[in-house]
Amino acid sequence: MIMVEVIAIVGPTASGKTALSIELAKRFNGEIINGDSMQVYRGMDIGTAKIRPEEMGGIPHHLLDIRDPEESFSVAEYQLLVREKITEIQQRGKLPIIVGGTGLYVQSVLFDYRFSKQQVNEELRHTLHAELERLGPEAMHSKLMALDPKIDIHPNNTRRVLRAMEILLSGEEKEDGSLAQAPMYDELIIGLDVPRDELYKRIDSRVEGMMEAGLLDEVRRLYDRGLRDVQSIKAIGYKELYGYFDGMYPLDEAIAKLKRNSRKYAKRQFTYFRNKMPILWLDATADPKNNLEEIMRFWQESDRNRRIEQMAKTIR
RNA sequence: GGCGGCAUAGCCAAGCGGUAAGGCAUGGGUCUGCAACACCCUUACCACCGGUUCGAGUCCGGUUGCCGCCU
Repeated sequence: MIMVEVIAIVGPTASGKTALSIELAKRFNGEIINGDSMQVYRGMDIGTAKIRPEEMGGIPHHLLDIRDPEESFSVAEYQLLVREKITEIQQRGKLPIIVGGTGLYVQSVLFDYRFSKQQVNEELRHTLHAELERLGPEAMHSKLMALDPKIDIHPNNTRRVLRAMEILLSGEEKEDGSLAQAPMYDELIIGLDVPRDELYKRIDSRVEGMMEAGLLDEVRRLYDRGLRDVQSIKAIGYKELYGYFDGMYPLDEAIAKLKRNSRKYAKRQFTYFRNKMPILWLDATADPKNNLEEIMRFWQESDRNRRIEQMAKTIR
C-alpha cells in the first residue's frame, strides 16, 4: 500500500538534505539515489559534501562515484540511469528517494523531460565553436535566430546558443518545454528551506569544516593528476583551490571565494526549485518532529493531483 | 595647538561647473545533453551648514570626522 512512488529531497547546499534522507529512508524502507551532478565523481568526496559510508546507516546509496573526474557526464545520461534505478528499487519493494541539489537533474527525472535524440555531435560542436571565435557572439545569435526565431537565448550565453544550433543543424525540432511540467511518477518533492542569514552561516562553517577534513589534499590529488579544463573541476571548492595552486591568489582568498561561490550557488538553487517544480517546503531549522508530521500528511494524501496542488502552495 | 590631505552605495572606486562610470557584495531571474555550468537584470537625497553661479559631488567659507606631518 505504497501511496507515493518516489520521494525527492531538494534544497540548497548545507540545508540538511543528507540527514533527512537517512531518516526518511529508515522510516519508509527506502533506498537513496544521488541527485547531485558532482557527487557522481570518484575521489571528490569532501568538496562535494558526499555522505560518508559510516553515515549511511545501512541504507543503500546509488549513483555516487560512477565516473572518474576526467570523464564528462550529462543530464540525459543521468536521467536514464535514475529511471532504471527507480524501477529496480521499486521491484525490490522499496521506496526510491532522490536526494540532491542539482535542480535540472532532479527535474529531468521527475517530470516528462525529453532530451533530443541528437547525441552530442563533437564534430559539429567544434565547427560551431570555431565559428564563434571568428564571428563573435552576436553573429552566432543572429544565425540561430535565422534558423528558429522563436528560440529565446541571450546572445552572451554562447554555450546555450551553440547547443541550440547544434540541435537545429542536425535537422531536429527543439523539444516542447511544456512537457517538463508533467510528473512522471506519483511523487513527493520535499524542499528544505533555511533562512538566508542562517544558511550563509552554515555554509561558512561547512567550508571551514571541509578545510579541516582535508579538502586541500583532496583537490591537490586531482591537481597533481594533471586534471585541467574538465567538467568535474568546475565544481565549487575545486576551481577555487586550483586557482590557489596555480598561484593566482593566496589560500585565504581562495577560501573566501569558495564561501562566496557557495552562497551564490545556494541562491541559484533557491531560484530554480522555487520556479521549476511544485515542492513541499519545510523549514529546516524548525522542530524535526513537526516536519515529519507534515511529511506524513502529504504521504497519506492518496490523490496525486491534490498532492501536487498542495505542494505548490507551500511557498518560500 | 599648528600645517596639510581626505570625506561619493554595504565595501573598493571614477568624476575636475551641466544634473552621479565601473567592480565586488546583495537581491531577483533565465535555463531541454558541461547545470556546483553558462547567462541576464538589480541598488546613491555625493559628511553637514552657508555662499558664488542660470546651474555645484565638482568653486569659496565654516563645522564635524578620519589620516599624515610638525610642536
